[in-house]
Amino acid sequence: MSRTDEVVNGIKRMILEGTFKPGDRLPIEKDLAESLGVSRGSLREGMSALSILGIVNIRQGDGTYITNLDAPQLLAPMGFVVDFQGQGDPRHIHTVRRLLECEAARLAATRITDEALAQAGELLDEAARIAGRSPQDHERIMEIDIAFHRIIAVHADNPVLVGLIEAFAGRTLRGRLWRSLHEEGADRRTHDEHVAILKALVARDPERARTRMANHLIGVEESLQELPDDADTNGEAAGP
Amino acid sequence: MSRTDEVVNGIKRMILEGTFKPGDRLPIEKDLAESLGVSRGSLREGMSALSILGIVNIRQGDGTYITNLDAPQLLAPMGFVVDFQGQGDPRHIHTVRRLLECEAARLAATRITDEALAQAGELLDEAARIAGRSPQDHERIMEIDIAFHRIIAVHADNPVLVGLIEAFAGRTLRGRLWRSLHEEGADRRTHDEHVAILKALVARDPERARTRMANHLIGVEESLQELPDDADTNGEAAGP
DNA sequence: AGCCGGGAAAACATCGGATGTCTGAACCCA
DNA sequence: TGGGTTCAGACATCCGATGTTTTCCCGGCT
Repeated sequence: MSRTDEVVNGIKRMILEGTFKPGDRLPIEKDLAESLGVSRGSLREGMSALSILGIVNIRQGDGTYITNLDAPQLLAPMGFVVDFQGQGDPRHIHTVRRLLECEAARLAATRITDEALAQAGELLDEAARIAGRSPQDHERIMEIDIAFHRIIAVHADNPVLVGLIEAFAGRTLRGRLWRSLHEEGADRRTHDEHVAILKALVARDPERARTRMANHLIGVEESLQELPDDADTNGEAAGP
Repeated sequence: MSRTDEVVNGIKRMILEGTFKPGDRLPIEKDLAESLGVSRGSLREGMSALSILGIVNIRQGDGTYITNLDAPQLLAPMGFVVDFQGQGDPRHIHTVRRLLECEAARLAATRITDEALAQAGELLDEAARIAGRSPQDHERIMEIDIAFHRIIAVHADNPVLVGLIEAFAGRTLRGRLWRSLHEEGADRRTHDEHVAILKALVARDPERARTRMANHLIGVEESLQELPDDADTNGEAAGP
């Protein structure tokens, strides 16, 4: 096992044993390196990995802190999987996404709060208003789409499910889908489907909510299959 | 954005653009650091993170290679989530696991090969033989359990689904479940449920397979709920 | 001709130190 | 007492040196 793995597993073990708790500030690099028996450079490699995994939060000039360790945060790096795996064949990913979001809709139907339902309704109203105007703000519509699905996911009351949905239905996948959808004027159909989902949620009907969500996502999947292969190079170009 | 993130995103971008393909050997650290405009140390921090994420494979004395980038490999580090999140409350994780495995069983019913069915049957036979002996090899039984579920997952023909199931139903979670299960002599019930699942798969009946799997996992969940909170007695609160 | 072992070279692994930069808080002055 | 300033702490980055592992070539042996 490399020194880096030693560091990662060491910190992981200490967290599991309760030595460090979420929100805690870790000892300074020098002391931590000493207590793990590695040099500061090796320690930093390990800490960097932990930081990318979302387990610790490193703040320059301040210190290193354990994150809250909640599922969405820890599942965030899974976006890599979506980017890489979805390259040639997004169908597998979307199959899983449909499975997850359908279950979320089913669970949310009995657990969602009235406030959340009102909020979701306002989002759809705003989407309807934007759709009526001539220069449609597609960026905003996409945000509303994501926010709507997020509300449902959150109110399934299962942080693990939320984390997975966030990772699988994040901006990357949506962005690729969007062009194919809005070009055909499918905004309207998408909006109608969203309304149907909301209606089922308001009725607190789990099976209806699940079915409406399934119908919605199957529609998205079919739009996806039509276009062959969209290789777009979006640069999250790093600065200087 | 820190240099480390620059490295991670830089490599990620190059992979997505096709500069590097799975299995490719990357340039040596010195050249790669130069082309990314960072020092070798910073590059190594980033590469270490990529290695832990399962995106590259670093072999000392040889070089750094892009992995095959398949879903199971990329989803492996998600075991962290199970370990941390499942600490106090494994129910959320197990709910997701049940969702995933039920879908896998449903899909596998129509896709599984005769060879795989035969293999699964042999596993269950072996489990039955072990259960009959007096000094029961629980370690081997657990391996068989994992292998049985894995066969089903793999034959759902969805690598993303396989990756998620591997992460959520791995050794860590099973290990915690095991004590509560085998102490009550529930091996027999588990085995019977496995046989029922296999029977449904042999019949190529998706809904029956799904239901049998659901029944099996609900049983596991109930065993889980019975024991209140397994506070392991580890008392090494090491305070430096 | 084919096989095998040794050694050189390549490449990563690890380390220690030096310097830059940012943050937070104590401190000083009005 | 309030506000600005300074200072110590901590991470970020880079550099150079040395150890370790693997690969691969080359010479000798069968």
